[in-house]
Amino acid sequence: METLPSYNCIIHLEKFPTFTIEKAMCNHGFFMMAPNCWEPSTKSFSRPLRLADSTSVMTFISQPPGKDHLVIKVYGASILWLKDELAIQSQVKRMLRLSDMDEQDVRDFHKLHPEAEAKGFGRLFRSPTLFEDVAKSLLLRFCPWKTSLDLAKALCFLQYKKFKSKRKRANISSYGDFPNAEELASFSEKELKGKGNFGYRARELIMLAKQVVDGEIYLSKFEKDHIGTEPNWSKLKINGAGPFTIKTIMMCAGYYSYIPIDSETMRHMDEFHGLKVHKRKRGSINLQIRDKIQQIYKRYDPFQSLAYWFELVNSYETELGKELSELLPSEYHHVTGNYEKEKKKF
DNA sequence: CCCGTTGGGTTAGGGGTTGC
DNA sequence: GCAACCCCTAACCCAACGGG
Repeated sequence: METLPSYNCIIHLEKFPTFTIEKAMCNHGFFMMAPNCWEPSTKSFSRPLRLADSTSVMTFISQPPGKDHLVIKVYGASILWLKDELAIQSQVKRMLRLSDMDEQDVRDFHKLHPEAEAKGFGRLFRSPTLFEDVAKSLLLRFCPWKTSLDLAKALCFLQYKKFKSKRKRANISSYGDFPNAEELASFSEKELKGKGNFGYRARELIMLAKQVVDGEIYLSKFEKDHIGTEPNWSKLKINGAGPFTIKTIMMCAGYYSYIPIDSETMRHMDEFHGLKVHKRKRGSINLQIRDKIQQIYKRYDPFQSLAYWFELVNSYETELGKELSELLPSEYHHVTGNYEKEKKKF
């Protein structure tokens, strides 16, 4: 890869004094999911990103020590059109929440949560597009964490096999980019199931992609913007996305008021807040429990889920005995609340 | 021949959403 | 309120095997 021509995009960070690359990258499960690739020893990140015409190109992102800018090395071209440079920059800014609005949110959150400020926590990592966030949120449900990781890999592999461009500067990673809506919509259930064990998720993912392509689901309506008018979340109807998934998507979009409640949440509430819940039956979470959990984080309003996520990350790091940014990819599947129990077997 | 280890096969349980 | 959706893995059981 080093022998390929490359072009450096710069993102200036003067306006974001709270930013450090490892804290902005390594705080959410999504940073471990393909095609994202974090290298702990060099504190750098690589993955394919899209040029203005949707071509995938490999990029390498790092923060030179002591400098207040990010360098994005774009492989396969020695010069980029302005529109391509802007496209790359905007994807990186979305992943790392580098906007004036995000900076304001981080500051407001830190006023309510000095402990999070001290630990540099506040920018929740997300994908270059909301579509990828939504698709990955669907991969989180009803399966072990390792399966979610494997399915994301499978999608990238399928994208590579089907869409590797003939152009020389195209994708050069060992697996491909995360499929965009058009690409995912072009797959059949059979194609997906041929590579990974998607089960009923195959239909849901393809349906989502098709609805996005034909405009039935208009995702950018749900991105938080500078105007700040809250979207009507009840209008976001995605097959397979129930309360947990919608709240995960809300966090990604920049709305932090509601906790995405899953079995991990229940474990955490028990261990961290002494909220005993008799083992939940399959299916829906009772409304009283939901209220109790929301109450616990009321004082962080409107950043409840950030406060919750901060606790989760802390508990993982305590259990693992290191920061998430120090994890090797081979250790990712261990990151679950049951790590202690797992570890004893070794 | 007996006992402990290994392996393969089976079973149970875990996980969020949907639709009845 | 509950079963079905689909897959993974841990736990268990039992048979075959090897060493004493």
